[in-house]
Amino acid sequence: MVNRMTHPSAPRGRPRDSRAHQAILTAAAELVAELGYAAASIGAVAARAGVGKDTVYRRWPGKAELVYEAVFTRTEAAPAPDTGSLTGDLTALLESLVQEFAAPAATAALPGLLADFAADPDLRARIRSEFLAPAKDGLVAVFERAVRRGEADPGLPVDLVLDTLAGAVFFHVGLVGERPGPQLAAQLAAIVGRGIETR
Amino acid sequence: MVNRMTHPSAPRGRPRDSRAHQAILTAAAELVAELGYAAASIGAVAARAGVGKDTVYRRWPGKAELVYEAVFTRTEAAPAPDTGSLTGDLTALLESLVQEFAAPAATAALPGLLADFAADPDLRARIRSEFLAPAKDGLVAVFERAVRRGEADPGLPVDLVLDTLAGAVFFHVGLVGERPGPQLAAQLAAIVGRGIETR
Amino acid sequence: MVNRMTHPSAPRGRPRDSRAHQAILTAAAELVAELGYAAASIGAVAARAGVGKDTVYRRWPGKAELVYEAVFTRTEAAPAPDTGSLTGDLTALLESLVQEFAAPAATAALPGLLADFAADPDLRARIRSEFLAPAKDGLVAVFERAVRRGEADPGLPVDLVLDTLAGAVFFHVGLVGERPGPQLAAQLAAIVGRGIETR
Amino acid sequence: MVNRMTHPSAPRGRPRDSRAHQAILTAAAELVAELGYAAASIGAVAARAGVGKDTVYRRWPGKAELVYEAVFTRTEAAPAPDTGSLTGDLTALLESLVQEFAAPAATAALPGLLADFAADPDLRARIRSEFLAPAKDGLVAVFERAVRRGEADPGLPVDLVLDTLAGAVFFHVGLVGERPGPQLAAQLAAIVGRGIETR
DNA sequence: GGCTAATCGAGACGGTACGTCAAGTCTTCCA
DNA sequence: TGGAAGACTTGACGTACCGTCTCGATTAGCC
Repeated sequence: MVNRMTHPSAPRGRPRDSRAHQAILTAAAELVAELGYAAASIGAVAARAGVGKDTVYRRWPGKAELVYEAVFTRTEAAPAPDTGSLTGDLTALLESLVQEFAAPAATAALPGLLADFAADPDLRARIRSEFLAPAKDGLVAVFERAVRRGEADPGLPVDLVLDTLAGAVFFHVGLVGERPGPQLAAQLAAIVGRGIETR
Repeated sequence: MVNRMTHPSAPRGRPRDSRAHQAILTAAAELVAELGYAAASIGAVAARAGVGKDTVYRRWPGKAELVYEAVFTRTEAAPAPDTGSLTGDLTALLESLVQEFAAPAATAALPGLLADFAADPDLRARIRSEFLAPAKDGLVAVFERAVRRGEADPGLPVDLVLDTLAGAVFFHVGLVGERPGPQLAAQLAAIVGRGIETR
Repeated sequence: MVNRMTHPSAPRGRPRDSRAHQAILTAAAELVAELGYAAASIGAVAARAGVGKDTVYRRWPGKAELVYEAVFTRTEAAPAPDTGSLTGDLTALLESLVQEFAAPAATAALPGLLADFAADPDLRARIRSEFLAPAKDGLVAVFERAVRRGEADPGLPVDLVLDTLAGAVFFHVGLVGERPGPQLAAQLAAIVGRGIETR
Repeated sequence: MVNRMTHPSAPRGRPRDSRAHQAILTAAAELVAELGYAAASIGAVAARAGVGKDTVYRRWPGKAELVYEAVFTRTEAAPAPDTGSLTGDLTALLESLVQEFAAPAATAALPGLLADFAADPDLRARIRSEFLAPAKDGLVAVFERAVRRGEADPGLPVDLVLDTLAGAVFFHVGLVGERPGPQLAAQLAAIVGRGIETR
């Protein structure tokens, strides 16, 4: 009975081939890294994956969703380490953000990907709720610890700070193409950390 | 002789029609605002402007340059007002930045435009040197005044702060589609201003 | 023992469902009548019959064979009545031919069906041996009676006359879409009958 | 002034390239002859002609119209010779019909072409008015001469006779694939000629 | 006033990608 | 083993833009 509730429709017919799924994601990440987002066509992804176009369209509605999954959902969310200070926590958080955005496939994909997300109302709503969700969770945890330590006031505009961090990294790394130095995260964390701490 | 040197080739043949130039820019801004950047094709711009496609391609190499000029170079650079304090100056600077990015045509154009700029090496180099140049001039002036006042140290990473401000506004307004409240510029200025001021 | 010889492999496993067989034929005839031959896909036939595609392909090699069986092998061959004269016999034979070709499903199916038969070498060979076989049997009987009566000479080119009759009806009814008047069979029989009779 | 009347709309824009036109027709005829009607795709025709697909679709709405023009409108209509007798005239007319239908490209194209014409209401109407028009003109001329000679009665069902002749040749040559012997036209002319002549 | 030359609107050109559809095969679970 | 369901590869469909080109017709500066 419980199974019936949780699996209301038994999966009928031939199940989807998980090797095809994986091959498509790999091919998409490769092609985006090689050719850039705009030049990586769905047809080319399918061809490299050894798969028909329908097999791609059956799983993803368009290039944006496919590339998003291929490039950005493979790394696990960092556990938001507790370094003992607001600036230290922000540095750690920014370091993982920089690392994620600076990966070759990510740099190649980000601008076009964000443009496609912004152009579609459905996708646009998912930027905050999906794309930035892991970072937001981390940021909220960092804030809570800072408030407990007395370093920060409650009521901080979390979304605004998140957009600032993400926007800064995107512009600096993803858009202008600056290779991120090892001190980038610390610099940003210093500015924003001091900007939001109490006093 | 001097004229000959500076204008080595006298303009022969029929001169370009400035009304066509203007009609194209207007049509481009309208179409981007109505359909979005991706759906606004050069053919459609030419048709609405009552102009042949070649007349567009003769003046701009592609959609990115055309839309950039149509949407972003019509407002004059603000004169960077001196409000007497770093935070006040930053607020003023951010207010004009927010105003520029929040215009309907700009919101519609920005993500796709930045994606096209980022995808092309030549255009990518122009993001800082052209797109962000006016804002950078303003920011440099603000910094110099703050240093003179003793509010800030020389040697601030201007480019990084600039990317932070622009990135924050782009993510918050241009990408996520948040309607900017009247306090947005002040909030951001407070965070970044306090983050970079001396001590 | 004899049964075992004639059926050397006893049918093992689940026997084929004859209701599925019938449902497929009915669905095929309906869809061809509704949408035309080209637009009636095997997938749609299977879906309407409540059947998997494999169940169709297990019984028929392709759309042509399926539709042929669905549309043309349901009416029993007429017994070739003896009216006492060559023209009368031809009229009767043509009337059943016209009736068969003028049925809605037949009109819809014929051109595409013949095209598919003609395109495939195996099927092309079956046009005479199957498609036209009943009519040919009838025509041969009619000729034999006419020869016995002295109305016709032996050695008539049966195949050519058959192609003429079938081609005339196909062009007039199946292709041009002319609704066949009640005198059509008689008119054709008069022309061809007088054309082949002795003297 | 008169020119203005006869050419009310001056041809603007780049004129169509007649070499492309010709290359497409040649490629279409070749591919149909090589692969058959169904397997000759418009994309393949365009590729062989060294032309974009749009250049094909700009001139013809679909494969049927293109192939019809490529295969059947290249031979000039025969002048309907006056042999002095109804049967002789019919033989001449049928000889050119057989010759036209028996050409390799025509045999390959005919069944599929007629199916596509029959499937589309607009095209179906054009079978008589275009496809059969030259033959009909010839047949009418033959009939008029026969009536003047007293060999035939006025009021003959021209369309029915035409469908009979065309249908016979199509079935015998185009569909069944019979190689037409030299006596085919004479045999058919004998049957139909005697069938319709007075007395 | 003719000559030269670039620009104008229009639209055809060769390409490339799109997203959909059908064909015929294969793979799962269920009877 | 049969059957229903549906995923699979392949390949054609017809459309839309891309950026370039080719027309005839303007519209200037130059001799």
